[in-house]
Amino acid sequence: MSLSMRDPVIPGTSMAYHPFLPHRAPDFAMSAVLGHQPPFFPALTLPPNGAAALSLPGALAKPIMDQLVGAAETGIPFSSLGPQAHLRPLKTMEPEEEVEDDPKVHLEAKELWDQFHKRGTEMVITKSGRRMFPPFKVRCSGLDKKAKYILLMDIIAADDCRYKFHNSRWMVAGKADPEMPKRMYIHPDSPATGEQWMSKVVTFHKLKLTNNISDKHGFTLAFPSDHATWQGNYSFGTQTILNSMHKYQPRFHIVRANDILKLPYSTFRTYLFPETEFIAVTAYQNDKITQLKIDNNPFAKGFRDTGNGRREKRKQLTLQSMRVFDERHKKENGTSDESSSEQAAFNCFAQASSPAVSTVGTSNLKDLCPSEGESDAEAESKEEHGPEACDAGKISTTTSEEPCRDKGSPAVKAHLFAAAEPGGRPRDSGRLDKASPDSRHSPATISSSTRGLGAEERRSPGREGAAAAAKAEEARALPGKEAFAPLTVQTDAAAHLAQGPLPGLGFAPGLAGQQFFNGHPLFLHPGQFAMGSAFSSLTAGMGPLLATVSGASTGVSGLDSTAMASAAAQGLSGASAATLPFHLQQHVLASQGLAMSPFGSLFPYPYTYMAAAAAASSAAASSSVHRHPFLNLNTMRPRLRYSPYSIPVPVPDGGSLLTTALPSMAAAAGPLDAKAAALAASPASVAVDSGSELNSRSSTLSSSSVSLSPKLCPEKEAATSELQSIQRLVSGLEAKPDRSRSASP
DNA sequence: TCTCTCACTTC
DNA sequence: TGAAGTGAGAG
Repeated sequence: MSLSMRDPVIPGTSMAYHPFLPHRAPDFAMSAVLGHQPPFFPALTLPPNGAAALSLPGALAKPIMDQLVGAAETGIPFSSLGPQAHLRPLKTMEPEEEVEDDPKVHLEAKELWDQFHKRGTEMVITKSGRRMFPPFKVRCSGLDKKAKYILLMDIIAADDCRYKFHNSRWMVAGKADPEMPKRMYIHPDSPATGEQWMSKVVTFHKLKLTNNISDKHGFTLAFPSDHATWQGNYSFGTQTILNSMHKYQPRFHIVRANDILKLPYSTFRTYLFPETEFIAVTAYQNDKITQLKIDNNPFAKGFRDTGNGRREKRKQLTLQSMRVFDERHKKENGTSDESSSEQAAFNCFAQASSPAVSTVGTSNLKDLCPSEGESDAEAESKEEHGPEACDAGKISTTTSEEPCRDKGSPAVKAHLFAAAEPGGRPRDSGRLDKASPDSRHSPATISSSTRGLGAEERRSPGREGAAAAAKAEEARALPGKEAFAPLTVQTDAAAHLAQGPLPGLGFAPGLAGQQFFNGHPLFLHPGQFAMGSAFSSLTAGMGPLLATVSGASTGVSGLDSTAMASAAAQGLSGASAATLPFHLQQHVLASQGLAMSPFGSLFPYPYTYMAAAAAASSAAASSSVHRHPFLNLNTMRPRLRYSPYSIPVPVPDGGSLLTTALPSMAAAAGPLDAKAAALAASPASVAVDSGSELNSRSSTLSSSSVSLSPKLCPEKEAATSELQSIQRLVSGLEAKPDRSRSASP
């Protein structure tokens, strides 16, 4: 574990940073002639892995380095090394700091997200993990081309509420269940240069959402308890653990660092895209979302009406045959009026069940059936932001930031600004202004600005984390149809490390000593597990997980940095660390595409503690485990077969349907749906789909009648009544092919 | 509500 | 060709 072996040092040049030291150097000169350490540097020792930044005269480099390496391996204090070596301010050794960057992040597939958000967010989570859809993709710009960056994503609770889907609306159903262990996902390409990041769309499609707390693919990295972005332990993993029926907000982070291990002490730039907020569900509640995803997710193509292999197509074909037969039968019996009525009904429903063009996914139903499509959309909008919504739960785009959730965290320096959003508005300008006075007049711990496309830059006064969290949530009231711009929060972890009149030094020795104790870089803030608010807040969410860490860290708990340093000097360190099961898990890192640092500071969740966590958490959330068999909400939640967002297709017998909607649809649908729009406009597609349209009608009729009628316009109700009669007629015939699904070819 | 299986899809 | 992702639907 020697310095020279870890980080190649070129004699006469600077050696770069170390993750245990603040990313940014303290202002004062850290230089100290070895052997003549200043008073404030009483017990600094060279950590085994070379935490100090060193600059060595070329001629002396070799012997000095030998000494240093020896010291590092033996724990000899600097004072014994002689006067030749100098510690230099880290600042001068941080080439990364020399080039300013100004990252901007653009959310890709924004149109899809907008639709997603507008219709009520819903994201499926499964035990084995389900990918996010829409996929979280961003495009970065403004990065330093040569600097290396780590791009991360995590998902935080958006509020403290539990939700339920009632009357086609998401409603607050109580207080949130205990939070799941925090987990973050590092983009597998990290670290990479800014040039590399900017050359492509950064996608996080491999991130999976799960409700399985027993998932053991998490590996912890401890952050300082006062870290601006992440506090306490965060685990890495490809799966994020979420609570079902809770609202979440994905976050995107850009960290300028070339090593994962430097994350805890690196500067974070955090970006929020409010339209990516969602409610985690184990089964789809909102058919709008279901249809939106079916229409846009390639893997769900089989469920599209246009899909070649749609499972129910056979059933629909059967239904179509039955319907044709029925029509003929009626005509033969002189019921042409009914047919006409039925046709009207079909015209009404056709827009909702149109096949091919449904991929556009734009709500067109509301255009013709405002009582259905629009009312729901508005209702959901009202629901989310209206009186029924949990006040505390209204996340502010500004307070979705970590400081909000980590109440009581020290003031942090953060920059809040809305990044460039082409075509977007500085959506936060108003909301930030609506923030409470507390959030506006607190010390300038957070500054915010809006950077539109050359837009005015606005700054709002900073605020303290806790107060800002509660207050700014009130500013979260987002008009559902408003254009979104990302919120970014830049946090400088080093700011937290700087303490007292000699910022940085008071902390660095502790870190160094800590490393010395353990012989492993733990990334544990000396005070992180002190029995205080930090600890309790930490354990509140993931106590069992931290049990191991905190227990192992007992030796450092309650020690300030001075004590730590003293302890280091006295060689008291190893005792506590020896109990820690710190083993590098390279295979897991490899699974994430992470380069294993030679320091190896990642350690896994001990499986036993994961199990304990699962038990604890499941106990806390056990209300959802055992359900009365009669409380099957499926009976109360009819599954609608129609698609309120499909683009209607002109059909042979009703060709006037909504063809005019297509241009706007295509425009609204954006690039993702352009193809679908084109398909919709294609005569061929019409010809092909008209048949399935009829099928869709039948399908619609077979299942949607329960909830459709209340929202339909009068003439549609009449048609619905007619359709229902047809449905009843067909349903009996439908049962047979349905049951024989497995037997069907 | 949750979990599992199924048929279907993409890659 | 098969692994993996997908919603439907049953339990």
